[in-house]
Amino acid sequence: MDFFQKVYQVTQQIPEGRITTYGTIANYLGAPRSARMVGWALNKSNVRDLPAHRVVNRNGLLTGKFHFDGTNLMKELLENEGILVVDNQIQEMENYFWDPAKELL
DNA sequence: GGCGTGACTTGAA
DNA sequence: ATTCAAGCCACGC
Repeated sequence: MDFFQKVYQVTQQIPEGRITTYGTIANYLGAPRSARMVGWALNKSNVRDLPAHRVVNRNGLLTGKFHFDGTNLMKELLENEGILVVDNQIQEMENYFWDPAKELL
């Protein structure tokens, strides 16, 4: 299984109304210091069905918002799932956090 | 094949 | 607590 493929699967398996971080995914894939690769992989996969809007950085900030649409599309998608987003940042992300190592098994 | 860049993270000043 | 700098790996030029 390639690193990218894993990222794709994990991202696709993120439950609705939940979010995760690049570092968490990277760590789950065995590359705790390669969080950038995760984001980069998503960049090449944004043309797929990957709900990349559910993946944010460690601070819960929607860093990839500009790569999504350049507008508030990402924010709306998250809000549409019941996640409160303010200023491109997820509020109480701890409450929405989704850990693949715990939830996905 | 080398250099620079990137949807990040973490450690140190 | 906040800000700066370095590390990470793959892709593009």
